[in-house]
Amino acid sequence: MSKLRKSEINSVEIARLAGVSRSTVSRVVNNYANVPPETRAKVMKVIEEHRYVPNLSAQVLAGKGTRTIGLFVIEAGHVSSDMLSNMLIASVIENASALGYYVLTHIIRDASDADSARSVKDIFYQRRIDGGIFIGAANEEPLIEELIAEGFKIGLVDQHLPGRNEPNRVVVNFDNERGMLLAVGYLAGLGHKRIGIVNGDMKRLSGQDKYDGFLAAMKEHGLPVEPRWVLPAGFHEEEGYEAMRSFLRSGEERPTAIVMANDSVAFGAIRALREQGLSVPEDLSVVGFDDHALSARFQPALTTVKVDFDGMMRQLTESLIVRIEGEAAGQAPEEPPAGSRLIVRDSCRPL
Amino acid sequence: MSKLRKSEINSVEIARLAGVSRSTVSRVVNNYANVPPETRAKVMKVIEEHRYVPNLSAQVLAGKGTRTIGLFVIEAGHVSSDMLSNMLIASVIENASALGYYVLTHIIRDASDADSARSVKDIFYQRRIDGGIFIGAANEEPLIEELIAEGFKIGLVDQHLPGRNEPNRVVVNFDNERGMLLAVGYLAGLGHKRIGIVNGDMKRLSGQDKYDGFLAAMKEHGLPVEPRWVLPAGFHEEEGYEAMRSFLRSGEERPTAIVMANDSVAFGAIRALREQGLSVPEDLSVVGFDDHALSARFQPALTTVKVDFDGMMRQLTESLIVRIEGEAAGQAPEEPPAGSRLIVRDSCRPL
DNA sequence: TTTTCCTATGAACACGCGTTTACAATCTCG
DNA sequence: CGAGATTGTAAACGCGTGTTCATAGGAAAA
Repeated sequence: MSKLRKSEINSVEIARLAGVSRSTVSRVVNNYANVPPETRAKVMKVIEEHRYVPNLSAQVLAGKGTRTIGLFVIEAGHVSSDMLSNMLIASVIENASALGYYVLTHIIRDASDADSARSVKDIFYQRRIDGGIFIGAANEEPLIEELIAEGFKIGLVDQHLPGRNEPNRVVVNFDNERGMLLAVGYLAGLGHKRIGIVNGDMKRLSGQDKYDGFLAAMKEHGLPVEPRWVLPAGFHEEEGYEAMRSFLRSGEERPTAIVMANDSVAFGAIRALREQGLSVPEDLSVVGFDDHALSARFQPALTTVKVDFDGMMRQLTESLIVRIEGEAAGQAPEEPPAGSRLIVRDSCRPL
Repeated sequence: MSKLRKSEINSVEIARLAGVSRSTVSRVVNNYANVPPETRAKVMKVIEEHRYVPNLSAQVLAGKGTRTIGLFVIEAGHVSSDMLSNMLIASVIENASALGYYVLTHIIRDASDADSARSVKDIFYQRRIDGGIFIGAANEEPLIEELIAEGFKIGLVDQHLPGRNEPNRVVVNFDNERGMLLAVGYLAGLGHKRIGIVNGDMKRLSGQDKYDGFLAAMKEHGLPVEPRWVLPAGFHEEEGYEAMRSFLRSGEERPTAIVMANDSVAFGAIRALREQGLSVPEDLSVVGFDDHALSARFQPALTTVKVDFDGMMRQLTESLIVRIEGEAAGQAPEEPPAGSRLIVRDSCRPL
């Protein structure tokens, strides 16, 4: 049935054609030292001629790794509309590819759902992937903790660093504090003193970090933090809209500038402002976060903190693969990616 | 080294614990008929208890498929910034997952590059994937033709249907003609008679199809096609910008409305218009194509033809998997996805 | 020359599962 | 009650590769 594929050349065949044993072919393929140059050349010639590639399944069965990492994208609702995670996916795939690894991507709606958890574990056990990267996972997600405990190498973003030394966990985070410092510093430089923040999801590390960064930055610039200008929201556009809307309805005095948990939230918040007849930056200066693909074309073009997502995912992917290959587990102190810089556009005005 | 993984339970162990032979375990796992209910129950109990999952590599080696499809994204330049292909990727992954298949994604810069071609072939031969889907491939790409000739099942988008009957090739296209009919029909309904088009890449089927659809639609509405209003461009924003810019510089008389090869091109063209002090829709009505993620938030919000990309990729993925599983190869006449509909926003005005 | 040691290579086994074949137990019908 | 048909189970083989182990041969050392 499926046997009508091409001649299916294997190492036995190569050995026969080269007039050596299969062991020797294996030694050549895997670059062993103790095979004399002429023998190696002879075997290589046959291999090239017949375009022989070892069967991965057989290699895995014989104890080699799969050279495959799983990429698990947890998307609550939002049917793959999230542009950011799409960017992260592409980044992981490209960086892994550069290191000779392939990526098996899996999209999950809810990591705590039993079926989803089962399907993730099946990928680890059934397909024997060498490691996994999770995007959008909650902190201390039980599924992930289990996997780590069971000996799998896991890469995580937006997570607290574990206190204990865990060779199976690789964590990389954005430098959110520094980003916030850039945003607040810029506004302060424009003369703003009354600065608010629309917060992200505080259950996520990035939400917490940004808020902490905001507080630190305000302190550094000697500005007071007004609790009424700290608006709880989340990371989605609708949450930004709702947060701003209810703030405006409260009749509370407005700040002159506001920093946002991310650009999506900024879009929502600006929409709410517009509905109340307010305009950006005339009535309120706004700084976003992430440099979303839309931000440059948004009206007004959004001034925002550009985060080096690609660099971060590269570091995560590379660190994970280093761990997988077991070279010097735990060295290289995981230097934080520098990355963040401010992109000035049209959503702020000097005071 | 890597042997410090969990107990590594296999079918031998299950057989021992259940007090049956390994063959019986296999028969239970694969749902064979000739195993009595009590034996099945007994074995299943042990399987559940020990969370046994068959090792895929061993299954593959024993002749089963990998239940994996390769997804090859060809991105000329544009470092994964293409939101459309990101959407398509997610769609393939989700639909394949629903059918029990996993997706190995690979990003290529240039399919005709020897190294890239080699890496693609390696994925097919080394990893024994059951089939592949190519996004962004040129028509009659040699690499793809080779793969099909070598017996692999390939799914394609935006390609001419082959005249001959090819069981290994699955092609799904958008109904671009119908989309153009919607766009032109809408403009005609608004009273426009002087309608132009900014063309896409005519080397791609979708470029050709859209132009053909435009011609047919104009004819259907009894409107003349002015060659000077047929602007050659491509599918990228910059090409739209350049096309519109050079048209405006030519001093040629303007149409009152123009349809675009896609939304990205529309963004570019509108930017060129704005630079010349022209505004949309006051000076020119514009209809886009694709309903790009940006279009709703663009200024002006873009009236566009929304294509059912997700439905299309679902059909492609499902058809490919049906082919892989060999059920009735070549039946089901590949009905074109209905999909296309017009999203009316603010970029057109009645004449 | 003899002994020792290394090098090159092939034979054999392990990996985990599907499948085929063979055999035993039960059942069916004459 | 016995011969054939059916069913449940076990043993054995093959899939393609990595790896260990044994050995033949030759070179270096004595």
